[in-house]
Amino acid sequence: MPPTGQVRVTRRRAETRARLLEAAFEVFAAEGFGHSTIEAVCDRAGYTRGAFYSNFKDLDELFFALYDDRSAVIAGQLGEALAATGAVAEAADATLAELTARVTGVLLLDRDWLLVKTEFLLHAARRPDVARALADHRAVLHGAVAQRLSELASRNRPLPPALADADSAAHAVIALYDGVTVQLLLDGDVDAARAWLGRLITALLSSADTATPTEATTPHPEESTHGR
Amino acid sequence: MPPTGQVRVTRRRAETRARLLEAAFEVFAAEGFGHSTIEAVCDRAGYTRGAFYSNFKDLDELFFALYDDRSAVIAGQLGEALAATGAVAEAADATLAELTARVTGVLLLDRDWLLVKTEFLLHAARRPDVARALADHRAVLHGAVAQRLSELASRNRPLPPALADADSAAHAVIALYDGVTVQLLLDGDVDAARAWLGRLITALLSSADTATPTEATTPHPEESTHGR
DNA sequence: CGTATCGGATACATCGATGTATCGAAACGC
DNA sequence: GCGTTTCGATACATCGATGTATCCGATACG
Repeated sequence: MPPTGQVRVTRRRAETRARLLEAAFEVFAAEGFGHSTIEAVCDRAGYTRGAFYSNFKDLDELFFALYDDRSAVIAGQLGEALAATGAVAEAADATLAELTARVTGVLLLDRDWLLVKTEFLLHAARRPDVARALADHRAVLHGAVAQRLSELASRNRPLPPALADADSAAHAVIALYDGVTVQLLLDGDVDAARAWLGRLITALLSSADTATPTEATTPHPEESTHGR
Repeated sequence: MPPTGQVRVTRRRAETRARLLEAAFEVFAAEGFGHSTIEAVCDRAGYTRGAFYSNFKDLDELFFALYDDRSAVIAGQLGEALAATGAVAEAADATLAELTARVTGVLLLDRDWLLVKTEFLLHAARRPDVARALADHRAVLHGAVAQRLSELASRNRPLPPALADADSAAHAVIALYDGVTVQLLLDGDVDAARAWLGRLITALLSSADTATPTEATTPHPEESTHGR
């Protein structure tokens, strides 16, 4: 590791760094970060450990760099997907379905990424500074989703009373996503996860809106002994 | 490790095994399984590695035993909590709120357990046989929740049309729980997690009774214990 | 009580991973 | 092209963790 002054980042260096990151992703996904070794990463990338130490301080640093890298890509894709959804102006349900389809298409594509991401979550759970960084990243996604939901709501599909503000709704959607992720990690069935997530989001966001005009504004639902 | 014939399990042996499990829990929670060593566990338990190898083959075996042990305890507590909920016969909403309160009270108590459990999930995600074992365990919890929900539904609070059957509803509740867990791991705010989970469950289960006509029924996401 | 068995401690051999220091070669500036 | 800088390979020293073999004290049982 050269003293981190301004290093002229040569083409070659960038290339090996990228290949190391890619290799690390594969190794971490396969073995788990905890059981991965520097040498395994280098082997897979086709380098020796010399290349590694020239680019990173230790495995932790590489892990963080990897997460940073990939999550930025994912966030970008998600942003695109959401933007594309906005272009489609249709009926309310179609838009919502389209939204979830886009989101799940981007976010549930890669089980390996889920593995790495979850391990990074655990990593963050034990280090407050990393946790903050991760929370910040999630806040960006949250913001994107919230904005899209708020647009949807103001246009044609009001949010359910229990999740009236876009922030809560976005938070809920993210929770659902995280929850479905867990099941996906267990059974590996990506298609089922997508379908299930879509169903859950639809169910949650199409909660009682039209009916119950009078007491629909009460924050906690203490009505409807008559509902059915 | 003595050849696993029928070993007379003496009092002493059971004691050290228990203390090793307890120590392992603490170490795994603090350091993460991947970065834990046999010696660290033994140190914390007040033994040397000799005691360890007399009781377990390797760290993996201890990890599994630990999960088995603790998850059985949790499952028992959850069962009790659910049963206790059943005893309370009140208004529909009160019951639902009570239900979620009980569940969150049991399941969200211990952040350390969440850390270990999540790491075990990752462990399982990479080994099909462990994944099946974990899925089976989850199926038990699922069943308990589903039964309770079905009782609630038939008594006074119908399930929303999008999650009409108790299995789907239970599945959804579990997904919500898992999702909230992720956030809890990040921010460590147990109280907020409890409140948020309660709000989400309420929102989801008190969804529109007035049927949204179009595509309310979507294909089933392969109910629990889907193998692979 | 005495004895045989069991459980955990101790000591040792080994292995794998890490980090550093050094060297040759490729890439860059001119 | 040519010297200079930079990058990655090689070799080495070290450390920590593992697993096993052995031994001693404790515990159960007659």
